[in-house]
Amino acid sequence: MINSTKYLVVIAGPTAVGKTDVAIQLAKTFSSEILSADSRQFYHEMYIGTAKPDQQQLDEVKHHFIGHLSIHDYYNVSNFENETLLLLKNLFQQNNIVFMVGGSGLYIDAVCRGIDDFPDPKPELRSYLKGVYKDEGIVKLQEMLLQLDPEYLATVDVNNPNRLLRALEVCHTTGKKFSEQRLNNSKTRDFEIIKIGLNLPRPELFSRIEFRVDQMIEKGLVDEVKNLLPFRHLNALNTVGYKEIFDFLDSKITLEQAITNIKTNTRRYAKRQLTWFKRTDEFTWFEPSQVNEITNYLTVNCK
RNA sequence: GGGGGGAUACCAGAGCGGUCAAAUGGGGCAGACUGUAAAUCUGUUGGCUAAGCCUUCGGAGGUUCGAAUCCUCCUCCCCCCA
Repeated sequence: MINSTKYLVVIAGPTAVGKTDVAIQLAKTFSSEILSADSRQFYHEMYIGTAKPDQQQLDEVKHHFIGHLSIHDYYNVSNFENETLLLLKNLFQQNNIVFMVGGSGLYIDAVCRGIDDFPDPKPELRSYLKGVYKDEGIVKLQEMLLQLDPEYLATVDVNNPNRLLRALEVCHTTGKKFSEQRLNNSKTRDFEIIKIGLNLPRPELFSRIEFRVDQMIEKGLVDEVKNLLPFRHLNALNTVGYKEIFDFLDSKITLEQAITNIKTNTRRYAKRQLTWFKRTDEFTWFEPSQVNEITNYLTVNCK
């Protein structure tokens, strides 16, 4: 056992497809634990709107990275990569197979192939750059980047403020061009990675999404969001299910409209997730009902 | 009963004689994405045997070289006065 190969089994897929249930069943079958790769389930203040596993589910299988952060914390993919690798090191002492479940593609990739190291930018720099963007617009950011890193500007999506902001941030904090430091090399890991994709026919997925949104409302999403109102400016709350309720609480729209908007935005999110995961052919796809098939697949592939 | 306004692509809504397969927004579909990523951004959206052709702007006629745009009638919707 000590020297046998270790496997990280990634279970990814669009939101509401049924990842949680599948993961729990698999983790029980293989007597293992689950670590979440869901960038919103990290925050303990957000519960209903992020469709976290409930207490009963958490009792069935040990979960990691569920509610381990506060919405006030600074956190990013790199932190996640490091924490996950550390945790995996421990988990692999006991288990040959560990499950990573989630829908945040970038976070999953960071664990599977790594992400370049950059120093964290100073908070003042970040807010300064955001101010520039707010006051002078995207063109100003493009001009600034043209000075600091024309090579990157030539390849980025120049209309995407987040990309430009990040590049400027890195240029400033490191004093070097972002494009020169962005190696984008795959790191080697000392464990094998098996990627399982979960999906359903579009109409089925969409009706699951709608059902789940209705359930969230019944469980008290509005109250949850109401309590978070003072912190609405925080990044963690720039999230489907929360921002629409903020609009309702602002009386900009009716509750009914807010619910409709959440459903629409969740569908779009699911589509973006699928676009991300289907980008590579590394995933083996199953429907969430095929737990037995997945179990067999893993049994065959994890020697 | 009288007066007025309106019907435009999946939805909303511009256009009011040629440059209109028809602005814009929403939605849909597709895509990008190495840093708070459930975020952010992009393309596309009548049909086809696709640099061309065909069928669209409530319906039926008409005027005109040419109509979503003008005229007539019809159908339906909204508002105001009685």
